[in-house]
Amino acid sequence: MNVQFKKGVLDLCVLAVVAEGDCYGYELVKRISENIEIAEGTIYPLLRKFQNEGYCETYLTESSGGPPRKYYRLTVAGRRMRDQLIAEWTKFSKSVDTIITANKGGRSNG
Amino acid sequence: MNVQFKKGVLDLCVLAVVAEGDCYGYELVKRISENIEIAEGTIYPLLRKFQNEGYCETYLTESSGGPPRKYYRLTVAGRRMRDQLIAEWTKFSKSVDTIITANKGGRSNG
DNA sequence: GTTAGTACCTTGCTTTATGTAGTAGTGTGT
DNA sequence: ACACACTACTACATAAAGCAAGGTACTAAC
Repeated sequence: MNVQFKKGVLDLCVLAVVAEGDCYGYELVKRISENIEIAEGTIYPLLRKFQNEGYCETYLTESSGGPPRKYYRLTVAGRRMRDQLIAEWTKFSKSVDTIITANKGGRSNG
Repeated sequence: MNVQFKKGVLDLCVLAVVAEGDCYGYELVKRISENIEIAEGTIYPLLRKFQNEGYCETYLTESSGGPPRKYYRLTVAGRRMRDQLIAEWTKFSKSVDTIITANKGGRSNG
């Protein structure tokens, strides 16, 4: 899969998933990778960034069969950012679709 | 507009536009920029790359009011690459849409 | 005690695309 | 002569994102 496509998109994927239910990093890797491959080395720095920017808060819970999980919960600012990124993405992907389809059927070729 | 989103996408935009009718560089900048901002410094190296990789050929035509235009025409390989990139893009953007919508409605949160 | 799965984290590499700014030349209009 | 729109091109700087690889640590299974 084209790595370039992912640039900037994983941010909004993470925010979108966490927005619908608190998640821990390891879980996010598994869940998102079902659709778009993502590595731990990508997720953890991202989550730290989000936390530094005030988009999410964390809390720990015990895990049966492993070290404690660090759950991430979106803040209000995080939700706002998620909405904004999704809007940008939607606009962008529509623009691309316009370009790759709107040229069908010929043009005056001035 | 999120610069990161563009990564890797402009390739397929250029190929898609040229596929539907021969274009020259300056024209591509104008046309694509109607939807997604793109600079000359991005287009020309891209076109050169495509030519080097055998995805397009060029021919010159005179212009009314300016230097001659260098038109780009896709080769068969170029068309194949365009089809492939569009398929990849379509798959990718669908995956993103799945992620940002499929998490609505809650989950067991195990 | 060794392997494997869960879970967290960091460093540094690679990529590689995109944009800025500048060069150069043509034709039109004033 | 000068400015401006059209057209092509390039060198360098910017940007930052994502990944590979390595490290720590707990639990369970053999």
